[in-house]
Amino acid sequence: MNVRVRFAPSPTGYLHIGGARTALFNWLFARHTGGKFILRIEDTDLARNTQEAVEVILNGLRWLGLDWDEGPTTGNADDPSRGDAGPYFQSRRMERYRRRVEELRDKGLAYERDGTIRFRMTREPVTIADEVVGTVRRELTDREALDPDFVIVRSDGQPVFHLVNVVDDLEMGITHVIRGEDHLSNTAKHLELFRAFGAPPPRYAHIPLILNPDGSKMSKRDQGASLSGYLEQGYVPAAVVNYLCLLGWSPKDDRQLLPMGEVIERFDLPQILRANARFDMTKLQWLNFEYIKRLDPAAFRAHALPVLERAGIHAGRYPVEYIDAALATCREKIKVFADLPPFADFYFQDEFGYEPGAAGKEFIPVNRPRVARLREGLAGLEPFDAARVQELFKAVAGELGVKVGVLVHPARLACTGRAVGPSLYHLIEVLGRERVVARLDRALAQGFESNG
RNA sequence: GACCCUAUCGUCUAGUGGUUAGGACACUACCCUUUCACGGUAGCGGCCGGGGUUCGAAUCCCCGUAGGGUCGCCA
Repeated sequence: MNVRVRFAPSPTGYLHIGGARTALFNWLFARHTGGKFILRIEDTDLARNTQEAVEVILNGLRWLGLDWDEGPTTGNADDPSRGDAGPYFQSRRMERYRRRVEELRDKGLAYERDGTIRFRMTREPVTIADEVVGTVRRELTDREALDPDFVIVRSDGQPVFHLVNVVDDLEMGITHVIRGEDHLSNTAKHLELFRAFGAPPPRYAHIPLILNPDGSKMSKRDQGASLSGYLEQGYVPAAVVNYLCLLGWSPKDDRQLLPMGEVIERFDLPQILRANARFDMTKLQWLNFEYIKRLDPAAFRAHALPVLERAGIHAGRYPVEYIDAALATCREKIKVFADLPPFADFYFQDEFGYEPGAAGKEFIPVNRPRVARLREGLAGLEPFDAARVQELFKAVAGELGVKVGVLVHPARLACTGRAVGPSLYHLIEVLGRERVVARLDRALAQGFESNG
């Protein structure tokens, strides 16, 4: 069988993390089976549908690395698309829906009522053979028992989700529908629609939902719900994908970091878990950290620069060698790139204030001669590297009869304006003698000054 | 209200009749240490409850309970 799966989002202006995982599982199944992954835009509700909203979806999928074999190439429905089962925008398929509704009416399976067209739904329980959940016998609810028929064309002439979804899956030759479990109950309707068209239905696979940490439904406003948030905070897309793989699926061994190639090789529908999973931002951050550690300098820089720029730090103006040396000292300090600015800002700007609390604690009279002594030592240090800087600090500490930490704290504050940051010795090497001495001088002149 | 799905540490999970119930994140303690981190070592912590079936249930069945989903002229 030539597998054809699809991801069919509605362009609401954002891509939900759960939607992203649905897309991922579809993509994995397509790649695993050598089938096709199709992207279809369900834009039947014209009111909230813009080209920009579609772009958000496309960009999200591209960012995750989920390439589609058929579907739109841009957010504009009029631009050429890829694949010959199109159009891939439902707003461009209205004539097909109209013909299908005609077909149902001719067969006596649809009729008009209250200005709408309704499908004559079965009164019997429907059995759903689900690849993930197993066999489900779905009976009518009390309301459905009163009136089982459902609207397929609104009074304004627009076709409704259940109809268009089925028509498209049918006409696009979709073989497996992998979607959120919130559609499981709807599947009875879809199965009956396929029967009405005299077509064999696709296989269904309903995957569990992603819930908030407290177990409630994750909706638009919830923390971590929007994929664009991860993009903005500088997550490594591979880490996000890896995390999503771990929600509702398992490689069965105890590994957490999964090479995509292996996931594709091992992924299959029956092994998908049936229970909903709660979203754990902390574990995602840990995974992201693992991926950050493995980034080569150029990739690390590529992630860092936009985040710094957004924070008002124009690091791009500096030589690449300097940027990389600076970023190297921050590497194991951050879990997400959004954490980077306070660790790296002082590398790229000379005018900075001192953390108030730390200044009051470190820029005290007794520390003044100590900093002055360090300043003299650093001014003459040769070669000016981290190892020699460390030796100097230890020597001065011994000479003054204090612990190294006593020198480190005020020196760090003077050089960076902050109480925490990268390794002091390494940051001093990267900054270079000239700027370090200048910063110590400034602290001596201004920092201690303001503290009496 | 009805219908459907689900149920192993706080979280993500391994486990498909016999295991000291394993791993990861988080948490705690200690070590390392120039801050914050990283890293290392150790530890805490779980089979929702009740009935069955069985020589033996986390594993199979039933009933509860809890959580989630659906029942729309949204998708």
